[in-house]
Amino acid sequence: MTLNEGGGLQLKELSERTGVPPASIKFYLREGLLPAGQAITATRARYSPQHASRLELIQALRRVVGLNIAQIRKLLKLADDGVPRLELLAAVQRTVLRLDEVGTEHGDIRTPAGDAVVRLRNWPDAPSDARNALNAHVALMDSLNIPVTTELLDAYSKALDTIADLDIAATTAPDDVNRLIMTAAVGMHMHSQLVLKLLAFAQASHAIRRYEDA
Amino acid sequence: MTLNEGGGLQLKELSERTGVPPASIKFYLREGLLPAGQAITATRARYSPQHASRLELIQALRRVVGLNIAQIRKLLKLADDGVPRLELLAAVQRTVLRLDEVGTEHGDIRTPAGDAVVRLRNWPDAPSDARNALNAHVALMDSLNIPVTTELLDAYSKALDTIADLDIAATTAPDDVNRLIMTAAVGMHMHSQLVLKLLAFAQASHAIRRYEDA
DNA sequence: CACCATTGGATAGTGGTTCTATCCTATGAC
DNA sequence: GTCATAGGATAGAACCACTATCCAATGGTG
Repeated sequence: MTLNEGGGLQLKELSERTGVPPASIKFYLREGLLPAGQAITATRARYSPQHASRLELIQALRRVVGLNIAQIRKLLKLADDGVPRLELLAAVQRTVLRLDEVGTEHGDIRTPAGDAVVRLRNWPDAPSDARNALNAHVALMDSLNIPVTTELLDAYSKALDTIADLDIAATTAPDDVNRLIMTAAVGMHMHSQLVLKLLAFAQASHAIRRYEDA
Repeated sequence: MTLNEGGGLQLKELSERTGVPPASIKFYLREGLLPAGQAITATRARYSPQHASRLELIQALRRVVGLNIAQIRKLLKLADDGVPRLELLAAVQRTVLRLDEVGTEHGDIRTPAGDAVVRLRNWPDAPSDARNALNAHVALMDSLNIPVTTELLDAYSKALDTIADLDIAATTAPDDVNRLIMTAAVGMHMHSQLVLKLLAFAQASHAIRRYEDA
């Protein structure tokens, strides 16, 4: 077999190993999610193990995290452009936690909740996507007549401060970019869902208590 | 105008007041989200203010909370069947917080995280959707090799305990069923999103600190 | 009494998303 | 020489939430 010189995979083999149908691989190729294989001849192409791990990343981002094609493309482009890790992780956070899906088009944000939280928690006073998202979200809640008091922000942020500390401490960063994104994205998604489920559980438990007492 | 005897609205008027196109109203009628109007004659129908508030509820559930038609239909059916409020609110929580969207089909759940949390927080030891969802989610994280230690659960649940207490205390329940669901669903959604945004902000802040210190 | 608007019901079409399938030609492998 | 495969193009499927069109019946209006 001259084909597999150098350990390269053909499209069909790539498909078999990852369980992704050839037609889907071609689709990802077309959409620019998966870089073209090395055209070894005009009708043969060779895919590297990086292609396999990229494909697994795409699958995880689609099936587990639930991102759409456009979001995945943006993230992968950043990775391929070799942006600094911190920037890459910020983009992963923004995408995975849907930080840019708020109606930020409300013009100026009149609810500087971020400022309040920064003071309350003594966090560094730096701009961030998360801070903007928070401001926009609080503004949205205001417009829906759902009050967000400073006391609420204090209690929430105090609680989440301890969680975030744990999260960041537990973070390990793999060297391979595909794995880095995979770990970060899946981890963030899973942890945020865990928080939501625990919150639901907590609320349900408190509701039961109130109901029993009454 | 004999039509508006009794203050009823015609479909077109209903449309004009709520801003929902007539074709969409017909669609909701077909899908069983909106009960049929009172057929005052064979070709005239009259819609009550309840129809308007129901329509507004549907809009909020779709546009703000992001539920799909099937989910909305289930919720409204419960309301129309007159199930007890606590049960209704549990269903709202399950739907809004996507408690049933985990792969609970994994057979038996081998990670009784709920038990641990119940002990740690001294919560009532009662079954709930939230508890099941938590168990399923922790099992999923286990299967993805994302460790969920008791220490993590302790810190998370402790933090969320205080938040849930605030949330439940702040809850007011309107009498009108449509408004009840609207308030509960929008409130839960907004608060959960607030938690997520604050968590993201907290993580970003901690990351900055670490980065600066290093 | 003629006509216009409106109703419920049926049916079909739209636009977006993510694939999945088919067809094609070129060409390397055996 | 025959077969499998590559890339490219194109089309179709399935799902979702509408949106539009057509229809016959009929009430209200002038």
